[in-house]
Amino acid sequence: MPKIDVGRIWSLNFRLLMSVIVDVAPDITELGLETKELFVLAELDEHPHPAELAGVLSMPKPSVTVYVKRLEAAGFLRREIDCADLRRHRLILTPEGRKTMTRGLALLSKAFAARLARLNPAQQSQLATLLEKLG
Amino acid sequence: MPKIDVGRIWSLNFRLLMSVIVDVAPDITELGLETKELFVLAELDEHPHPAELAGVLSMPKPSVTVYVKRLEAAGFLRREIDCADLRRHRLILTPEGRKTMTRGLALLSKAFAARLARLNPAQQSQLATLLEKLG
DNA sequence: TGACGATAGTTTACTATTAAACTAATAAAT
DNA sequence: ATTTATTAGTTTAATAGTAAACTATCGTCA
Repeated sequence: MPKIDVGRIWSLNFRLLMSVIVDVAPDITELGLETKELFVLAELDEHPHPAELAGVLSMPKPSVTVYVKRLEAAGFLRREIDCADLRRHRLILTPEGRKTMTRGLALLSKAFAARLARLNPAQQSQLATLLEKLG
Repeated sequence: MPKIDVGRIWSLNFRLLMSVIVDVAPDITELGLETKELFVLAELDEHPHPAELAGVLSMPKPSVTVYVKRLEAAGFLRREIDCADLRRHRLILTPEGRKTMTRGLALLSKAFAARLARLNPAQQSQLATLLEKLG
């Protein structure tokens, strides 16, 4: 078993993700949102509250406030006050928002899939499992 | 074999890297540089010219200008004019810069390795193999 | 109940980032 | 040789991101 260079793997992985983001950004912008706003939309079903979103996306709460405000103005999501806790806002994708999110993720997936294609389906499945455990 | 959701792999991976960066940022700051400046230092040996750095790090040239200026002021790198092409600046790590870069990367590796500890050794090795193929 | 600490989300005020325009040097074409 | 196009790096001007402080609500313990 060869010794693993954690830092090198990290760096390769980081550069990979960043270059995919930069490649795809102009196409995402054409959908009417920014890359980070797409990330917010993509987590909305699983994490419908701003504070949770800030947590899973590793971004500060004020940034979420800004993105949510823009996404709401653009008609991609709406908010409801949680009756059980009046502090909380439940965020809900509009049909238009869901359509746009799906398109955006498709763009991202397409660009990423080009790299992922270096793995066979079994390896891709393996990678998914491992990353789930790390999350 | 279930169909692989590329977007999901993407998102898991992205969130993993971002959370590691956020975890480590305060410790890196204590070394006297910012996270993105560390990334610049880390690529300096392999990519000693600002334009190349902007390319591999997927960041705009003016950002590199800013980071390099700060790193130079902090004594972590120096620049030489390339005699063959007077437009180009060759960037060189100072001994202090190299020491700091090594420490910074160690912090990053340690934080990443901590996440990696959720996997058993066989799984870690598997992940390393998969990510290396993607790089 | 009411006082205290914690939590959700926002606002404000400041810093970081970057697109666009610029200078300087090189390369290629005429 | 001189024009033209290209490239390296910087500056400027504007936008994006965020820490700190704020409001409102909730939970709990006396």
